[in-house]
Amino acid sequence: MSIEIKISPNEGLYLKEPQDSKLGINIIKYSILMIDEYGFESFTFKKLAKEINSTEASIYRYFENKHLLLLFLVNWYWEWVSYLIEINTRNINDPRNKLRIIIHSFVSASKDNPGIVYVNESKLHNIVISEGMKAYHTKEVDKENSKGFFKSYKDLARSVSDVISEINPNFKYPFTLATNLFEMSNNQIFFAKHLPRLTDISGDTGEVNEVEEMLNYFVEKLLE
Amino acid sequence: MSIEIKISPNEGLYLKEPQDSKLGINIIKYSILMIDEYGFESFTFKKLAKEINSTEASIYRYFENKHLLLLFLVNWYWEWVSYLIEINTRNINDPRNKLRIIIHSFVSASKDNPGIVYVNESKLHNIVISEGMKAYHTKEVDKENSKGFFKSYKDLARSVSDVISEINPNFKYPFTLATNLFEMSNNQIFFAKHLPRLTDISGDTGEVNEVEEMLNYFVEKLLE
DNA sequence: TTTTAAATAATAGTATTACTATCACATAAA
DNA sequence: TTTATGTGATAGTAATACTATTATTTAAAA
Repeated sequence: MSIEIKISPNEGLYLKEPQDSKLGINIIKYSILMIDEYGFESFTFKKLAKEINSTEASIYRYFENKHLLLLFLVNWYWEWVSYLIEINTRNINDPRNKLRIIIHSFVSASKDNPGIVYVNESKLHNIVISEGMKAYHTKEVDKENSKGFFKSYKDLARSVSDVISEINPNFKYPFTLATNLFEMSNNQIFFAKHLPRLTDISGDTGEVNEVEEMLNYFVEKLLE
Repeated sequence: MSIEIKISPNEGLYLKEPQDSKLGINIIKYSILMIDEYGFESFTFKKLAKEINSTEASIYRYFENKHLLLLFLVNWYWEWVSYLIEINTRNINDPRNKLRIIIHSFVSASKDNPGIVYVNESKLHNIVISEGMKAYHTKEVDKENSKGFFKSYKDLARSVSDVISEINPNFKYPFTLATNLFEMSNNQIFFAKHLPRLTDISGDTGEVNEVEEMLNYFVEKLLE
């Protein structure tokens, strides 16, 4: 017996649910591998089609364009992190403890989790670090936001901000701190890998542990 | 009499110094206006050429491609912020005071500064907020970093981190805090404008002042 | 088991993007 | 006044980002 989890981002992101067919699952699986390997700009539906022995036109039946595919993947990641946070903090009452677990959940998410067969969570995390912000830094952000394409991230931010407010109800910036934990974590991991002069994270001991420690330190200082 | 400032990003970013000719200056001026208005992805050299009554081929004599043009603009911005910080903190000795001025300098940079005629600093700031991270979130970041294309940002981060270390020599993350001040500022301004559920910045009183206050609050808490 | 519907593959085609190359002309420095 | 140098005009190419059409396979319904 195995328990199946299905993570379902907003329906408007795709033309046809990719997680329900062989081809759709291949699109998800190999787009993650290819975006991670070659980067988002040089990733194309044509190359993906070739990789999975399909055609461009077939992929276009699932996703309108590669931007929406990226947004789908990033949403999938946010949903997955939300799921991890939920199960990891279940039955934990102390909010400080909760926030520590939250931080561990998203920083180490890719390291110590089984997950879903067709999603390489570790590579998806790399994509979120390297390309994630491109999912919302576009001229269409307002239109897409009104369609609910960022709901997953907003829900996640809200649940983290609730914990922050529980720790210190007088703290004026719970949402900012919540989103900044995510953005800062991704940024500093990226810097440690590519622009080390911009960070104190060395990457030697495994940047992930260092980042986790750092985020906990920041949180402690800010909420004391 | 007027004093002329010339801001000069790394030479490798362009094929021919754009600030030395009419056409080059037009490229800078109108690329800022057009990227701000239409966004980076739908900005092309062809459209720019049309706008300034020149040709694609002529623009390519200045910049290899639009990515390097963006990197040039972002570098220009960093150099400009560095310059502002330098003149604004001159003769200030107290490092806490210095850091406040630094924060004011880059958050309000575009608001209260004369600057250089062919650069609309306010719109350039918008570009840095909306598109800036695309300048380094690419697969070529390591190669470009080795050519010194990010030196301006690194120097800026170093000078801010020095002030942070002066305030509290025991603080373990001066570089991380320095870069996070920039990234967080840009991010939260972007969120306030487009994804308000992700931030506590309202944008009502002018998000810039709110952000400045918030950054000062964070710094105070973290360095006390 | 056959009919029918749905999904995919194969192929072709278009507009735009991201360039490169060549040549002619204007302008300005030697 | 020669000679660079910069710019414009024009053309062309390969790749990208799609759309459309038809044929074929696969799966569900009768």
